[in-house]
Amino acid sequence: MTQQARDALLDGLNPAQRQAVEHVDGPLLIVAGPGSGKTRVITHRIAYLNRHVGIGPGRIGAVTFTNRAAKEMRTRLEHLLGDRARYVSAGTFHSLCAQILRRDGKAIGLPPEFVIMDDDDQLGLIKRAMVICEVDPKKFPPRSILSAISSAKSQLLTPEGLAQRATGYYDEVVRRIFIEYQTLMSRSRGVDFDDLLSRTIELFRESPEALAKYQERFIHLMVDEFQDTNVAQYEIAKQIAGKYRNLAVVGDPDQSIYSWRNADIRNILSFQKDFPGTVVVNLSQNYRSTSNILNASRKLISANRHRLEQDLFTDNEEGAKIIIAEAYNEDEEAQLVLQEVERLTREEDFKLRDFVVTYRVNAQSRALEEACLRYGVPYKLVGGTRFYQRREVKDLVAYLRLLQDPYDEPSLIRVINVPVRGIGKRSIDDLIAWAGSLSIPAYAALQLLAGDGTEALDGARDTDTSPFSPRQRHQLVGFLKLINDLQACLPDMELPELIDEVLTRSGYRRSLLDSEEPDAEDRLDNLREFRGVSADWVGMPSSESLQPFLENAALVSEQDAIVEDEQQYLTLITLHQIKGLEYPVVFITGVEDGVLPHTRSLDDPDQLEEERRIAYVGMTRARKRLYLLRSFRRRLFGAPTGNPPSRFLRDIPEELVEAAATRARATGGGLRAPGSPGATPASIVDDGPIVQAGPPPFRAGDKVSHASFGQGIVVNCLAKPGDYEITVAFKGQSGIKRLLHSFAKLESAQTPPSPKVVAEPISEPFEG
DNA sequence: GGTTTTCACGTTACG
DNA sequence: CGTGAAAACC
Repeated sequence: MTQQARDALLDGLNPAQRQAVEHVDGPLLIVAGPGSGKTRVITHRIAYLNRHVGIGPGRIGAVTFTNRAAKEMRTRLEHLLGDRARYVSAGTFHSLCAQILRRDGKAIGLPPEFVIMDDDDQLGLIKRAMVICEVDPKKFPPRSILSAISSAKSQLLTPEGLAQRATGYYDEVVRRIFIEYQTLMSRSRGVDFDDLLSRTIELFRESPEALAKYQERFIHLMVDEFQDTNVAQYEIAKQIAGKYRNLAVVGDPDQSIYSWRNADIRNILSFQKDFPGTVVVNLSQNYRSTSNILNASRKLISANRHRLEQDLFTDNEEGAKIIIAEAYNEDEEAQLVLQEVERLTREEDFKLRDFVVTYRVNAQSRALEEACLRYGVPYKLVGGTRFYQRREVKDLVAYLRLLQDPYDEPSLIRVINVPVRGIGKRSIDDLIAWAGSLSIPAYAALQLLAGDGTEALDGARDTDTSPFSPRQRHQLVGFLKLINDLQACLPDMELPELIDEVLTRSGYRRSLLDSEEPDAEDRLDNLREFRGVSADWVGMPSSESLQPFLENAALVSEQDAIVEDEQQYLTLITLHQIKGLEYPVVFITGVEDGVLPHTRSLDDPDQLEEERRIAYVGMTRARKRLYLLRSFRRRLFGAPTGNPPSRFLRDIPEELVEAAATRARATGGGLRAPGSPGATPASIVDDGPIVQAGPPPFRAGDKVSHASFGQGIVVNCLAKPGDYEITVAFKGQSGIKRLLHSFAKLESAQTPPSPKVVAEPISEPFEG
């Protein structure tokens, strides 16, 4: 690498960033504040390692929090390394471990065809384990048992280890279920996400050869979002870096928001002890936010008692003040957001994709979605029920998993009666019990049943031990035949074809088509989409593609697929998921005691500190503008509640805040600056004058078109203070929508009856 | 065994 | 309020 090339790589970096890039020998801890260019530092460091130090890209490992971050990293690396970027191993701990175990798991008795179990599978096994242990699920909710087990596992505790720490009856219950759960899990050759980690550690412990292999494989290892790693993950990093000690971790303790998922912030503290001679680099300059936003965020987070002070600063301009506003209820809160979005897109140079609306709990998205629909604003809801989590998708995946590995018991149980085929709870329980008594998997028991069954059905002879009536047996054998027949298709079909075959032969598609349920149509759409995803694996028989396809489905969440596209839409996302992203304009809604901080955290100081970090993460996403909204009343679980303003608001210095309340009074309730035009919220009862916005722009029967909803016919045009609410019946999927005239860009689809009005429908609603 | 009704419950979510 | 799972019913 020439000196010039090296300079180019370091060009534009501040001294601390430079130091982090250039320190390539030995352990490194980077404490990176928000917006400090941490991603840039990581990618440049990798490029530097490769091009300047000469480490092959295949021997550099980068562990990220999400697959999305890994993908992003690879994209950035391509600019620096070109083709070589492909060889950098970037992924999550889980994907890394899955690969290691597929390859070398045999050394600890793990068959390469193990199945990765997700939360639902886990819960199912927990419930069954509880039945076996005779534990009442009413007294011990399966979910909390599961989280206790998962917590133990991610701290690398075995049931025995748990017993030693046991403090009471509850731990004993957990211990017993834990043991049973692991038995059930291994019987179906399953591995949960915690096992992926702990079994990798086990492999490294049992097989020095395997450990040595991966120590050589990853001469350099980097871990991003280190504050959100758990004990097991850190252990893996320590093992792999055990030989060369080239471990670089990057994190920000103030952004640790996953302790409830067993992330252990102590990892950061123990790092320097575990790796003596660690070089610590602080990235303190913020390149993202205005100084107002950064200073407000710093003030907020400095109220936390347990933390290390970071001297964050920025050279960015002061920028607009932070706007804090109160709405009457959550609908109005959403309306304020949308009005402000509308105003900023109109008056300033913001595009829809520059905005994000973020909130503490998913339930808050509803009001926002409705407001978006009303305003005709396209939006993207991030999260919610994830694609692979949808029932129909999981059903189909279960079928496919069953074809790949018929001993996958959770999958078998999931679909044995889906669609209903006369195998009820009783039969399933009997089957499991019978298989258990023979110490064989349920699928093997079915085969046994089929083998003996034909005679028994014909000759009414019943010499075997199975507990089934002829009818039950018939149904069960029928299901077995379905699976076996489908399995026979594997070598001859490509994946999409196979999926069609599964849906048809199983009767799944038929049952959805015949279904009366209103969402049956959506389900079919989802299945179609799923088949679409499988089209990436064409060109080989599904006997080969099924395994990698399912692995991908288990390890990759749909969150990875988002953003990227050029589409203009408003993003709705939770505060947890927004970590790592940035937007020019950020709205945080529900800044109330009880929501942010959440009710469940109010009485625990540690949890309250985490809530504060959540708020901090949200605020520091903003580059130019930050809005903190709350509402006076909020419907939670149907019951209306009134939450006081968030205690966090008191930590934000007044001089950084726009006096929104005063302004709101002066202008009749909106967020706009005094004197600037904008629509008055219809539902705010205030003493501002009611202004009507000119003559009705449309009449019932007018044909109109809308950028996202297409063509439609106006059904009604209702006067609102300062605006018109237009009800339109759109063609196709969109259906009936109520849109506000001032914002929805409705265009007349035919020669307008009064061109004056229609030609300029949006810009100045007050000029009537 | 399948369908309907009632009931309880409700934070955040990476892989 | 909305959902999913257990209980009650057919």
